[in-house]
Amino acid sequence: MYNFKEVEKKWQDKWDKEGTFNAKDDYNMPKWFGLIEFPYPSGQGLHVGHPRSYTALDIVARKRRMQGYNVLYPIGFDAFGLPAENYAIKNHIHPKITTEQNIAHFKEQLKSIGFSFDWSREINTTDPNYYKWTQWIFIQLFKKGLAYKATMPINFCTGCKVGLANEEVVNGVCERCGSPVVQKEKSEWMLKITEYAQRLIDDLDDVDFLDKIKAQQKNWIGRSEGAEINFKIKDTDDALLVYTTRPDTIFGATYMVISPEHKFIEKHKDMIENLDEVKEYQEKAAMKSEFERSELNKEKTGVELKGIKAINPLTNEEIPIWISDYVLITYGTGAIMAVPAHDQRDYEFAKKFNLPIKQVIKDKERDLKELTEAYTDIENGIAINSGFLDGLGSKDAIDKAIDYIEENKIGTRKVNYKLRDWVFSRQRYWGEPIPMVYCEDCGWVPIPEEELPLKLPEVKDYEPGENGESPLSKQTEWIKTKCPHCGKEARRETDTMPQWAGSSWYYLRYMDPHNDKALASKEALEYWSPIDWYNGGMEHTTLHLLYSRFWHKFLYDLGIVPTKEPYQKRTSHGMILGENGEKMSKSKGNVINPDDIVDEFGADAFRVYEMFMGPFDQTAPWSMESIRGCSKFLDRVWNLQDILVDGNEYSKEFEVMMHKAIKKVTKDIEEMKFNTCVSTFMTMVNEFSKAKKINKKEYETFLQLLNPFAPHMTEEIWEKLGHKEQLAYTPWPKYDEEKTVDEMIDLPIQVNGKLRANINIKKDEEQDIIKEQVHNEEKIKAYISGKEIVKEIYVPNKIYNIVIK
RNA sequence: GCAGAUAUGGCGGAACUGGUAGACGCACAGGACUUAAAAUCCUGCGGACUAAUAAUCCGUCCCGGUUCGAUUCCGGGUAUCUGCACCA
Repeated sequence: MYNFKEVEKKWQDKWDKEGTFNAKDDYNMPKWFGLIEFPYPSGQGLHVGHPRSYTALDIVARKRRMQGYNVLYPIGFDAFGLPAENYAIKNHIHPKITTEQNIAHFKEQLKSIGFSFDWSREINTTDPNYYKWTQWIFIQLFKKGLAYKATMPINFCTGCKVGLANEEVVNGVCERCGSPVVQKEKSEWMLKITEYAQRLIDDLDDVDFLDKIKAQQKNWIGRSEGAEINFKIKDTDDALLVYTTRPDTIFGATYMVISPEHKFIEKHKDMIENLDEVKEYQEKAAMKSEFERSELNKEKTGVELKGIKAINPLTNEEIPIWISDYVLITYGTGAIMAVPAHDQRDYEFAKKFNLPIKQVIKDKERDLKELTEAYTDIENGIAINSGFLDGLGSKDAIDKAIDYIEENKIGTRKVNYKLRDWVFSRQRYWGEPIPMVYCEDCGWVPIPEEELPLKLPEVKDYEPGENGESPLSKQTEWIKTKCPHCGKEARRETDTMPQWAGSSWYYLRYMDPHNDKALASKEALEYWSPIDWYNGGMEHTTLHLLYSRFWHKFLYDLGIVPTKEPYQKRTSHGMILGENGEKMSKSKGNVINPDDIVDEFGADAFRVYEMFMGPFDQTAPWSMESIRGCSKFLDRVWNLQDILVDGNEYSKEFEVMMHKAIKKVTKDIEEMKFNTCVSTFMTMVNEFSKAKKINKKEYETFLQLLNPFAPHMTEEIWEKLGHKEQLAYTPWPKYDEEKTVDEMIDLPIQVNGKLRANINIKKDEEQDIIKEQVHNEEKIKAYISGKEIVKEIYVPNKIYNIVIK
């Protein structure tokens, strides 16, 4: 009987003691760097979702070692973050302590599953020796003008009086207290990711990411092409600048709309006749909670700025200006020219406020008659009522309109992105201190690099201030410092970095984790870059993945890293749902604890099941019944020892099966089709059991193939077979293409495309001989006798089809 | 609304570039072993129709098309999931 508890412990201890899976410092070997997203060590411990991703790349890593690569498969902890801080506020335990405890627990759990991580390179983002370099990168960003202070609206909880991260706003209310969340202006550190927007799109062409990941990133960056156009304001020298992707519709612009936050209002308040009404609308918009905003979709609201008119530069008509919150201050110029006939939002607004709707595009074929909604078809549209644009298709009209606008100095061609700069400040304790000092005379000055790391001070009180200031703002002693530039009294920044900071470059640190001179040595960076394969969750596609690509590109520009992109290949895993098919959550009571599984079935069964449960990239519900099947399978693998016979070559009987299996497993692992690998293993075991024999060579090859999936049991059997060296570094089995095909084949025969019989033929048999055999087949005779044969189709070794009338 | 994905037995799923649909596993049923249970082993298992067989028909979300042949390709729809969402 197989005792998984004993065996698994034995090998885990051995691996730990001997550092079996540590990467080698031999830079002449071919390398392979596999990466999984390092976990946040939460108090709940490991989730069954973590091992899905970790096992998958563990399998690839183990296979690569057997294929002779110097493998780096590292692990660490992304340990700054809110839960630890919230826990500290409630229980007055320093986040450092809970973090340490949680990490200890995670390590124990991870080791119990037998991942082949290189534990000698473990990192932790809260370690000052680590965040020293996070701070250092920030300073470089500042020096290049990519980090700047700006006043930004943030989420502010009206109950807790605290600034919240987006993740803490759930349905427009505070996650903790349920109070409404409003926008509040705050001075924040920003990172200019927008500067890299185009490169973040373009360089996706050079990497091997799943298409859906590329699509989602492009979508998020949201490039659009159009023009910025100035609309003169009547009786002033001023103009209102708008952004549009449809300059061809400008003849149909019958009014303008600016966002409630637009500076235009303050500037021209003397001209506005209904200023009180306008102010009231502005205030309402500011007070509107996130919840109301997401609710509001339906009805448009707005107020006209009375007493002011703009002039459509193409029609020279006077048009009114409105304010409305359907125009966003954060996109384009915060102002639009409204073309109600050809933009659905403008159409709805115009209908509600009885503004003129002027059609300037017709359809190539259809008669649009009275518009009941905006006509926006760019493919079939043709300009009308548009002067010099008349008769042009929309695409040509756009180009011609922009040319005209540029020639007449009314505006310019312009590319816009939805991507916004990255709000980098958090009014929080448990994060990397931002290494900046404010001096009355010199402004913001970075602390000297030799003073890094700027350590997080010890505090007793983790509560934020009355107005949402960082807890660090109460550390008056710590704040007080000298300006590194002029030496005058100055104060430190009290905001900290977001959790995304430490994870934006962690993969680089793995290459050379103990270096105290640089974030990693030049040699290590040259050798290990780029990451060959990075697997992680889809939920990080537009956050972590994009942020780290941005930082990497910045470091590339500084000449620090050798590649434009950090990750050569990116894949993602599907989520594991609870047994009821719903997302696992404590409140639903459907959480599966990995410890329980390992305890009951063992790590190998756990690993095999996670790979067998379904296609790797798709969500799959957990099943306690199915895992038992995997556990049973492993027992049968163990029991094959009872029917072991001698044999240093594959037996005739199993030769083809062995070569086929090696081929399939070798290929399927690369394609992440782990589920079919496991079913291949199961089929093999069935065959050996049926034959009541397996020879040594067959067993050994089988164990080598299975080893990445079930490393403990396979090592144990390997040792029992008399091997002194570990299986983990034996060469990966090879197959012979010619031997992957059976000599005799069952050839299906169809009549009119329906299967009617099977005949047994020799592989690559002459067609004439097969034809004769087919026509002699009794079943087939019955179908074709007396019928006219129209056609006979033979696909060699695949199928034979007879078409009759 | 935009983007992406998915749809196959009671369940999870398999099927290479268009070539035997349902591999493998779970559940279920029957049998062997056992005083008994568990474990293990063997057999069956998409549906309809016959007596259980042979034969036949239907069957991969729906409708249509291409083809000797379609889960796979094309056109049109439906449903579910994920992300983003008044982005001008």
